[in-house]
Amino acid sequence: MDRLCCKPLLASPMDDDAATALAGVLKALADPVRLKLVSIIATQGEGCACDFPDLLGKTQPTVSHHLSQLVAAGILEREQRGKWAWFTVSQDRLAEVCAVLC
Amino acid sequence: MDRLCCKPLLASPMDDDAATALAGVLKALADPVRLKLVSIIATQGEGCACDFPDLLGKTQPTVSHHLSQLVAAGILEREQRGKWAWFTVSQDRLAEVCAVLC
DNA sequence: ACAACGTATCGACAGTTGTCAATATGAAGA
DNA sequence: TCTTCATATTGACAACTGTCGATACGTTGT
Repeated sequence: MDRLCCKPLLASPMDDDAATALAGVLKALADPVRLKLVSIIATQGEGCACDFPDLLGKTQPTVSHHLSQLVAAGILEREQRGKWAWFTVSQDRLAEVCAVLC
Repeated sequence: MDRLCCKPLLASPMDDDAATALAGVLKALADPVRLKLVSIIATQGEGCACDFPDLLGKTQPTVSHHLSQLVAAGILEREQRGKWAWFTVSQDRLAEVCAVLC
């Protein structure tokens, strides 16, 4: 997972690559279901995929799809424990986003 | 423009309304063209709509559409000066996003 | 009033996204 | 090995999005 460009938005015009990279991470965050996932996992410290369909009122495939997007964007990290998949939030990734935005 | 919920993502699970509101602002930011717009305007302190089509390589209607989305999300503020439209970045709005994310 | 010009809106279209039912994959236990 | 169960993938569909050409709106100056 590539690190985001570190120049703040407010300091210099972004080039295409930096803008596309940041937009990708923001797009992964820009969905209510995914934001709720991140906040649930962050609050608990970690979270099991098995709990999310009930917590979110979404089907298992839908939740799986959202989890994949968050992992691909570097916002969540996945760990397999037996048959269960557990997730943690990459606070570094969120901090990177904040560093660029502010 | 409503203020975003102030509870950090990482402290407690977001409810539907807070997640939808934050997702709306993030969606407005989650596009390379709009990120470039914000960074150009922020860097210069302000920006005239007349310059953006050339700077971005997009048509005037496309730029106008993106500017509207950013204004609707509270990220840009618009001021009419004669026939020209000038925009500034609401750093407060960006700070609100950071406050929720980190 | 009229012409010129910057900006917004409309209509259309291709591409993307969120969602689910159905099915496949993979890991643990009998 | 076979069964069970958690998760991922596939296929499909409606809704949304980014883009542009054409056109309408609004302001300035003649």
